[in-house]
Amino acid sequence: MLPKFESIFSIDCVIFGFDEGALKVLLIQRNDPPFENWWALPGYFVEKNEGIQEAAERILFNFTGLTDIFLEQFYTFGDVDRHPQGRVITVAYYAMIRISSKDNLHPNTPFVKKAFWCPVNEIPALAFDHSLIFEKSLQRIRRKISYDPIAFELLPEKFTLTQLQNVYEAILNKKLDKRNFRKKMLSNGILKELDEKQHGVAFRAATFYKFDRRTYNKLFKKELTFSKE
Amino acid sequence: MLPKFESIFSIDCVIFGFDEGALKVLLIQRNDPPFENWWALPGYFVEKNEGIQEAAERILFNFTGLTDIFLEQFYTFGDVDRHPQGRVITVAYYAMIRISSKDNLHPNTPFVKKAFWCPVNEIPALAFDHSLIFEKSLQRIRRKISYDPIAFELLPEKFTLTQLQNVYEAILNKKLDKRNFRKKMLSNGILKELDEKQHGVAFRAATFYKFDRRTYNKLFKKELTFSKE
DNA sequence: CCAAAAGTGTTTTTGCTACACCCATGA
DNA sequence: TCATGGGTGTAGCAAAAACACTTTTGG
Repeated sequence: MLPKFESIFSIDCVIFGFDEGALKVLLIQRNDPPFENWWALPGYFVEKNEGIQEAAERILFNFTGLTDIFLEQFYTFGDVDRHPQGRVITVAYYAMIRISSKDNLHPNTPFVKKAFWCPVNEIPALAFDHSLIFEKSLQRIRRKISYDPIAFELLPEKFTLTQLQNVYEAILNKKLDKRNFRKKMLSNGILKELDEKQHGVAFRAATFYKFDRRTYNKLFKKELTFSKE
Repeated sequence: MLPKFESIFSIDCVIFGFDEGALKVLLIQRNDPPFENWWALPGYFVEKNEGIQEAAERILFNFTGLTDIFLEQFYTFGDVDRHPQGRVITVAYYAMIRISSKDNLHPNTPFVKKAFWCPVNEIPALAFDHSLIFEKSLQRIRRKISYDPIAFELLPEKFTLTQLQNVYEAILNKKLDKRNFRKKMLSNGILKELDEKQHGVAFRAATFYKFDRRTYNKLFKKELTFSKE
C-alpha cells in the first residue's frame, strides 16, 4: 500500500539562449511571496496527472510560448528546507532555445512581474536554491557539449562558423583557436555547407552552414555500438 | 501559497558490485503487491522530513547494512502511470560497493523476500519501470568511468592491475589491451604500488596497488581550473 | 615440466596544439 | 583605401592503438 505521507513537487527550468555573442539565461522576477520581487528560474508545480517531462514542456511553453524545444532533465533537488513554505522537491531541466530578437517572450502566468535574458556571468542572487540549480546546469552543459551537439540548438538553422565558435566559447568560457576549431568541425561531416552567404556586412561575407543531423546520427550510433569483441 | 495537490515519491537504488570477474547488481524479490514476487531494484518511499540524499543513504543502509558508500543521483522518473497504485515519482541513485563474499546482506525490511547479486547481462524482467532505470544507470556509469575513478569503489582497498582491468572491461563491456591499460593507469600516478603481493596462487603472484586519492584530487582540481585565457 | 596469469617496449597512427597572413566587402 | 571579420596549412608533439613473448609460481 502506498504510504500516507506526500510531498509537493515542481519543475524548474534553466533556459539558455545565445544573443549578441553571449550565453544567456531566462530569469523571471517573482510577483508573490515567498521571495517576492526576487529573480528566479522559471518553474512551477507539477500537476497530479501529468508526467514530469510533460510538465517541463508545459512550463517551458507557459514562459516562452515555444514548443518542440531541446529540453533535458539534469538533477533533482530535494533538501528539506529548500522551500520556506514546506516540503517541495524540484526536478530541474535545462532547455536551449533560439532567441529571436524580434519576438519578445510573453510569460503566460500571473506569477511573473517581468522576464529577461541575463548573461550567465551576471546572474544576480536568486530565490530558493536556484543559484545552485543554475550552477549545476552550467556544469552539465559544459561537459555535455564535448560529446553532444547541443550548440546547434542555440543557433538559427543557418549559421556561420564564427557564430558556432562563439557558442562553444561562451559555454566553455574560453577562447578557441579559429583554424583548429574549423578543422575539427568540418572534419567529420556533421556540417553541411550551404550555397548561401551573408550579405549586407561591411566585410567579407561568411558562408552559412547547417547541422546535418542525419550524418550525426550515423556517427553517434556507431559510437554506441560496441566493436565485435 | 503552495498548491493542494501532492504526490508520493520514492528512491530507487541501482547497487553495483563486482564479483567473480563480473559486474553485478543487487536485486530484491518483492514480498507484497503490486508486483508480488517480482524482482526489483531496492527502493523505498521518502519521508516527509528527510532530504533525498539522506533518504537514499538510509535506504541503501536498510538493504545492505552499509554506510559511507559511493552513492550518486542520476535521474528522476515521473511518468504518471509508472506505479499502478497511484502517482509515485522516484529519484534514482546508483551506488558502488565492495562485495565481500563472506558477509551476506541482511535486508532490514519486511518488503523483501530475498536478495541476490545478479550479473548485469542476466537481469530478468523487473517490476515497475525498473528495467528502464537500470538501463539508464548503466549508460551513466559507462560514461562516468571515462573521467571519474568510480572503478575503485568496486574493489577492495588493495587490488591487482588485472582486477582493475576486469572492472573496466565489465563496465565498458569490451576487452582492453593489457599493456596499454597498464601503461595508462600507471602513467599519471593515481595508483600506488604496494610491497605486498598475492600468495597462494598457482602462478606468478601479482603486485597489489591502491588508489592514491590524494594525487587524484590534485589532478582533478587542475582539470577543473580554466587556463588563463 | 606444465598450466596459468603476470609483466614488459616499440612502432605506427592519430589527433591536438600552436601559429600568421591574405582575402573579400561596404562604407 | 581602410577597417573588419572570413578564410586557410603546416609542423611538432603527445596520446592511443596495435602487437607477442618471457617470467614466475604451485601443483
